[in-house]
Amino acid sequence: MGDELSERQRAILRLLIEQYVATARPVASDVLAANPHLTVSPATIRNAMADLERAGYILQPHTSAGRVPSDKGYRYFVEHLMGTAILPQSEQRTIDHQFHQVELDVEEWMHLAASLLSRLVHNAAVVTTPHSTIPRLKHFQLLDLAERRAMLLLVVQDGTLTQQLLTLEEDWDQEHLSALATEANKHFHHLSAGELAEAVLPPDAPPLLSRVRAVLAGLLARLEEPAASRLHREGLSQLIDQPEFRETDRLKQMLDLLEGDSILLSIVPAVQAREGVQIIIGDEHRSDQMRNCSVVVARYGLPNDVNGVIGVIGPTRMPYGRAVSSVRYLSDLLTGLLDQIYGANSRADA
Amino acid sequence: MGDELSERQRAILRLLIEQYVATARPVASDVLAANPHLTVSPATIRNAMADLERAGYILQPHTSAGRVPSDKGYRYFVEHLMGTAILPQSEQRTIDHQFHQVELDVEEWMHLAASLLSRLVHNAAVVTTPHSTIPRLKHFQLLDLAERRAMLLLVVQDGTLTQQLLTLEEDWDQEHLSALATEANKHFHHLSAGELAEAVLPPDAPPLLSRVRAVLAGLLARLEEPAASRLHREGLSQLIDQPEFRETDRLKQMLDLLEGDSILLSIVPAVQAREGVQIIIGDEHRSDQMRNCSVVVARYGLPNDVNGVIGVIGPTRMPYGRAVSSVRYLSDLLTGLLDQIYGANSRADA
DNA sequence: ATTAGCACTCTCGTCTTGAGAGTGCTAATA
DNA sequence: TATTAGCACTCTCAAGACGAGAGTGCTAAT
Repeated sequence: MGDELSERQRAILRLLIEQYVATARPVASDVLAANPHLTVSPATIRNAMADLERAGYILQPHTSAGRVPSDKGYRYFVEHLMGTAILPQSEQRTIDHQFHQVELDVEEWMHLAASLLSRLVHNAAVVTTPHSTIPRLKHFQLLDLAERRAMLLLVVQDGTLTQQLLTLEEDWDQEHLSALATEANKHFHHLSAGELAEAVLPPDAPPLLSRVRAVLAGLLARLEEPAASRLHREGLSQLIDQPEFRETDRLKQMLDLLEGDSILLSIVPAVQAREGVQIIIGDEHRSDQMRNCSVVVARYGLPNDVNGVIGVIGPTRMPYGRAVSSVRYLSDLLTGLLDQIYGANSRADA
Repeated sequence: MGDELSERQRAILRLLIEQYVATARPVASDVLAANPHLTVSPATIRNAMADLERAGYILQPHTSAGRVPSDKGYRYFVEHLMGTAILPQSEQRTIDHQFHQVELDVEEWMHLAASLLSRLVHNAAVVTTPHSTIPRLKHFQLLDLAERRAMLLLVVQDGTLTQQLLTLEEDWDQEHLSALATEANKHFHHLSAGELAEAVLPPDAPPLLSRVRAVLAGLLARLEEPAASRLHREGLSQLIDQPEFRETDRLKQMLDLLEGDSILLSIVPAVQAREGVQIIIGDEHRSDQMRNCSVVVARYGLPNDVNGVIGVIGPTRMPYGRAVSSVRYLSDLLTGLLDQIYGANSRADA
């Protein structure tokens, strides 16, 4: 079980994976032999392939078929063979251009990032809207709606917008609501859910204020959960073209996965903990439901502050090089954008 | 081509459609004959079916197959045969219950409505977030972010929340921003995009104010377009179980349809114009892309004010009765919820 | 250590075939 | 006249047969 592969074996594994990723068909020895980078005969390649199979890097679907990479093979590939791919300059420029064209709006950015990513890699893309781990109140406002109905508007330090409708005990007009909000904003500014719950209110404060405080604390607390991330999905239709989803049940599995937030969000914490682009291949997933797909994903944003996750999800047969370079480029780009907005602020706070 | 179908033909057409909707297989004459509601022999039914086919209500996939409803057949069914279905009390209660459990939050309601609808009808569901045709400014706020970066926050009369990042010419601190916003809110309150663009500013107003006015007008104008509706999709995975989507290309077509907003939103104006639940079957659609699906859809909300659209989309083989009753119940429910919030307000304005 | 040659295995598309499904028609019946 | 039993006919579909082709592993030669 030694991990020492000969130079030739490594070359063969690399070419085999590249070939398989491109064509989705088992790769035969003479196809590889036709490759100008390999100057040996099909027979030699067959011997090497037999070794690779014994070592678990490739598989044979059936006797008279070529070989197919195993999850272990892909792992070896991304670790030792593919090098550090970089997105071509021309594509970088196209992407930059598209971001310049769009409005200055975080949601738009996320949407664009997801959509670009899915098209770059020809797989589904997922992006979470950025938010900080300990959301702090930036501003809130109370808006009169109908009699005894008000809208409580909450702006979080990380840019998140939330609203909540309130039924009031008594009738308040807009002027009084605004006054109350303006005053309270001074006290509540920059507090987290926990701090808010403990904040001291002036003794003469109206009962509405403590009610508002409770609701605000509740909203902030809900935003602390990782499940609060808004998920942008894109490029489902890219997946359907993949031959691995020809059988409808595999596709259904995938759809279920993408429709429910839970499984996707389960990988978010792991990603946020580490730096750089992460790759999870097939059976390396915890969830059975993801056993036959791969995920290439990275955190973006400010390390211990407002950040999110961007990634690609698709079958294990994935252009890992391209996926990694695309995810890396886009996550860096988003980080830059967020830094422009929140960077100075957070540095000032520190 | 007379539309007069005999009583028996109507009965046969009705049973055939019900049967086909349930099983998705061509319906044979003796299957219908086995139905206790029909006391005639298979041969008689065959004669009637031949008539129905000549008249275009049903089709025969091939010689030795049973019959399948045509789009015209479905149209006749929904118009004359299915009656006015009502959602069972028990299900109504379950739905009410779920809405009571959820927070007072419009987005949550829409999400819940879409999710419930898709499960009720076992098809994909689509709900647009409610908004008014002429959005009017309710409130805005300017929030300091980093140096020379501010967030412009816009609350529309219909509850829509929008934000836009601004790069400022000079540094403003939060206090001055708030003061400017508070003052300007008085002037801008309840204005539409058009009115806002023409609003007179005090002569001593800082240049930032006219900048803000322009941005606000732009945001409001963008919200006037029907494409501004936020679309909640749900239940894609319900579709994949439908036998009509066994062939991947049909499914792909459907996915493309649901992923792009454009085609879906194209039906929104038509729906908003009319009252009640509307049904569009197969080739009645304008867009080729929708030729083999049906849509059951209704407007909800306040007629000429804040409203949206809720509907089901799926193959033409759809349980129309159930779809109509579900859409009707949910649209009425949403209307009621919105009326509680905006109803009094809008009546006061009128 | 590499490779040519070859026998062997397994898949896949095509073809055949027969059973079964469901019809339309005809002639008998109420 | 409307209905129905009976039956021949058509077409689909699943199962089996079969051969071509793909790709291998092994052996013996280089």
